[in-house]
Amino acid sequence: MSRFSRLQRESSEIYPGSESDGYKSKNLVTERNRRTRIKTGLFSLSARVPKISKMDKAAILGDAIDYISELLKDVKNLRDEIKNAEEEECRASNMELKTSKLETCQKGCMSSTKVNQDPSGFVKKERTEVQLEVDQIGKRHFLLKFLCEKKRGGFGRLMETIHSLGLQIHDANITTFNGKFLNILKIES
Amino acid sequence: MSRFSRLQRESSEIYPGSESDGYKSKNLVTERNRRTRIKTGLFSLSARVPKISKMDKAAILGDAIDYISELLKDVKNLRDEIKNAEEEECRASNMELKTSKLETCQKGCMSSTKVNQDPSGFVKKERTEVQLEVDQIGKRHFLLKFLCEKKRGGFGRLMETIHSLGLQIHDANITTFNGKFLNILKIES
DNA sequence: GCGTACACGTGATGC
DNA sequence: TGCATCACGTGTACG
Repeated sequence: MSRFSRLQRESSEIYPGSESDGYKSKNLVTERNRRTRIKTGLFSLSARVPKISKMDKAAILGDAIDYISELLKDVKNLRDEIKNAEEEECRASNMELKTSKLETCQKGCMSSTKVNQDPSGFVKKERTEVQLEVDQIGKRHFLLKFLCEKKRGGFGRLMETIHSLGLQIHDANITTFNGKFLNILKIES
Repeated sequence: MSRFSRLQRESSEIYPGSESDGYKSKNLVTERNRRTRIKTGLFSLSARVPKISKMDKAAILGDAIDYISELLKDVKNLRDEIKNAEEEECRASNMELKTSKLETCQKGCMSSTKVNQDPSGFVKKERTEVQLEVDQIGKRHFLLKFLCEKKRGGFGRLMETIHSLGLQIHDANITTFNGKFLNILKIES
């Protein structure tokens, strides 16, 4: 009996839903839709994957997995790159400053008989606070960091003093801020 | 005829492979393997996707697609970030140097009556080649690039000269190489 | 019971 | 011809 009915259906229901309408057609159409959804999703997924070995379902999935792994690796590499760059930059900018703090010492800033050219004409010989640090960076090379009040001509006199001591300036970096005067010099004895 | 044979098969082959062994069993097993592969791939794919809405096949595919889009967006953002950082850094480092080339001019390097302290005691007053460039970078601010032969005390005298002209040095960058002497100064009139 | 998702076996198709 | 893949309809289990 079931054989017959089945045979019937197979022969008469080439397109389902003609005779016994709500029999299995509901499941049939939903299943069709489901398959369509899966198919569409798989196709859409393969469209986003650049490297496609084959158009198989399994191959698409494998390629998608590989692609995701590759993307994750890229993200990781880029993150590392940014991190390294930032670290390097930070290290470079702090290289001289973070090694050690400038020591504070009291020292007469005036090393010669020259006097300050004050607008009032008043001669000042005041003692000035100076921060100084010397690091030896080679057999005959030193790094000198020097922070003092900004004074006209003071820099030239510093140079003269250094030269008079038989020292030679290789590189110099001078900047002024807040009326201060910061030198970082590489000198050779 | 086909109907009959089909009926035959359907009734006798409840478990495939009992009677006509290699009939469809090959296709059956390969199909099983294929389904297993697809299933495994889909499962493996879902394992790599962090955001899972449902465990549906279609949902897995959709989530995977979204995840790939998200990863691509991340990669793009990171690339842009790196690119911007590099551009900024490059611009900052080339800001002063790329404006124009140093002009070459002939000029007496000695600006005062002081003489060179030669080991032989011989007084030299030779003319030296000097490359000089001045750029105005503000209303009262200038950028001075200065390249000359290295001479002891020359730098101090340059400072004195600048000061004597009523100019004020804000920042200075000095380096020596090949017996040359390169200054880049930011000065204010 | 109803809707949904799945696995299954099978016919069809392409190489 | 085999071999691999696919779509299809169906049975079935779960909520």
